[in-house]
Amino acid sequence: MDVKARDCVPNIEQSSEEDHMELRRGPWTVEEDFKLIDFIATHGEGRWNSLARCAGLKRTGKSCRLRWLNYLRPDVRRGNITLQEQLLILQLHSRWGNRWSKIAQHLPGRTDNEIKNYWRTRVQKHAKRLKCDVNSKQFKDTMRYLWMPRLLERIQASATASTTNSTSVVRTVSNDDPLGGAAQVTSSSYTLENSSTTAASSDSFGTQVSPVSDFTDYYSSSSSNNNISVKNPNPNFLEATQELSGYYYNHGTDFQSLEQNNPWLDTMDASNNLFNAEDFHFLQQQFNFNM
DNA sequence: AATGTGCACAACCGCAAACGG
DNA sequence: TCCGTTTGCGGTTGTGCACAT
Repeated sequence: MDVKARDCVPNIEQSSEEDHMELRRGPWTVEEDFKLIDFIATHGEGRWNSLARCAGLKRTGKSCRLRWLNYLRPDVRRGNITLQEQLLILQLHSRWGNRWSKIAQHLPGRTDNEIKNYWRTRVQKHAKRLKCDVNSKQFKDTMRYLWMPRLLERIQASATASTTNSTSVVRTVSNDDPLGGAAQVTSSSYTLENSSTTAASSDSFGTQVSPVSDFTDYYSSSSSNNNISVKNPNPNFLEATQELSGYYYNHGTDFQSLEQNNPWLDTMDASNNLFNAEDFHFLQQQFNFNM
């Protein structure tokens, strides 16, 4: 903690006086943001309760801390969660569950709040629509065996696209959605379940459509072979992906039985079943990922 | 144009752990 | 060791926007 912030502890009179002060709640104003930024710039962060008082903010320390960490902090990144990050979130969540802060530590610039929101709004939404529990084995398996490979595939595809046509290719991939491609799988599922023929196209599983360039910064495909090659990769992503590949390798039979026994897939027309031999081939390719 | 609905995200709340006198 | 305060975390709620009806 910054020494100056520590020194800025109000006396008792001030404290009791301000206990009666009306505290502001709700959205922060620009003025409040500036006050907080200015104060932290000169005094540093920490001791949030006294910081709030000293900065003249009619906010709780908690509120100030949250505002700083989730929004004002200079290194915070918001919006446009990349495919790479999406895959990492799915992977880390399958490992740690709702340990948002722990997951966030592996995504530089991302806050636990944002990841939590992402999970609730995107991933849980799919579970809800599939009428299953996000914590169920079925859902977890589907994430692991269907969506995550799909993400990998899309990352690979985008990497290829970025190099084969680096100047003009602009794919309208729903970059915010974990399952833009995989969404075809899930939407196919409930399209049939709900007897709706339009769900796949009319349902906006990711509301924002981002150009592929949002994540191509992270990748460049290898020219020498078909393996994915990553330039300046996020080491966490690399580790997660390799672990994923290893998982498939070690669970080959489970993988096949899942495909045979998954009731969601049973409801799908074979032509719509994107989880097919092609995917299996794709996963086999992943075994050689960056090895 | 008005209203309803769903979504994404910011912010709050309660609790527990960590800290410090 | 105790106890008050601070910090951190995960769950939940509130709000504004976009789109559909």
